[in-house]
Amino acid sequence: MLEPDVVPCCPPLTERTLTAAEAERTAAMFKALSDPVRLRLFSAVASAPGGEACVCDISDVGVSQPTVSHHLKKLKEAGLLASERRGTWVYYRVEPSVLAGMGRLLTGPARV
Amino acid sequence: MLEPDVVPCCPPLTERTLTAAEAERTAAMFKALSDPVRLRLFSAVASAPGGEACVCDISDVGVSQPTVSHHLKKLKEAGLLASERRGTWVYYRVEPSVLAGMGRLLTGPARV
DNA sequence: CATCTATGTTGACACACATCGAACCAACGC
DNA sequence: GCGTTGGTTCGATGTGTGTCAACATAGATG
Repeated sequence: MLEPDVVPCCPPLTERTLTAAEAERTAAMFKALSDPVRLRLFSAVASAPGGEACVCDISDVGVSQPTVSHHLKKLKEAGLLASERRGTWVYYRVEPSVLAGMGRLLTGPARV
Repeated sequence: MLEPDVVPCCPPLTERTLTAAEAERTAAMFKALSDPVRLRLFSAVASAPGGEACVCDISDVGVSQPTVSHHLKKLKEAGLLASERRGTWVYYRVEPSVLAGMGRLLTGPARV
């Protein structure tokens, strides 16, 4: 059976025409991943062991460090990442349920 | 004149850090869906019977008709939609493989 | 405790791109 | 011809991106 509590936002795109409000929320999530730098940062965090990574480990994406910080902030505002300071370093980790929800938007109900 | 590849673009975001080229291609697809109007248009086409819809059936999204045309063009350029003229009307339909590919990016290997 | 250094974040600004609509154009059916 | 459907061009406005500088926090060092 499917887990019904991991549906944060909207029905699959193939189910029906989204309402304006649904489209707004869904577009905001896609927008967070619509930048190459953010995608690289996100995949770096998502693929890191333990699902979390220090900023110092992932900031080699071709832009300056403040720019990295700006992009990480956008990913955090979109609810895709969470940050935590431990001592000198700041660690980011993914929010798995949001990722699953977005996947369901595209592929329809889970086919587990 | 350019025809977008339908081959699998990139590994899942959780597998490893994307390369710059992979991130560019992936970001372009997400960007196409990062606009509320485009999402509504896309979901309208994707949910239409037969997977295709006439522009006249889906152009009620709150913006002018030229704007609808603009957004449909972007979705087409991103490889998410294909268009075909049949007599008076132009029909749009989805590219299912691209949708599945994007879902795989988010959720990992397919669970079919 | 005071100070210095390393790590990240925030603010301000320039630059580029995206978005939108008015007007115009092309294809089709009558 | 004429009306309808949909696409294109163009310009104005808005939004995003990136860098520099300044600031905040944690740890080390004397």
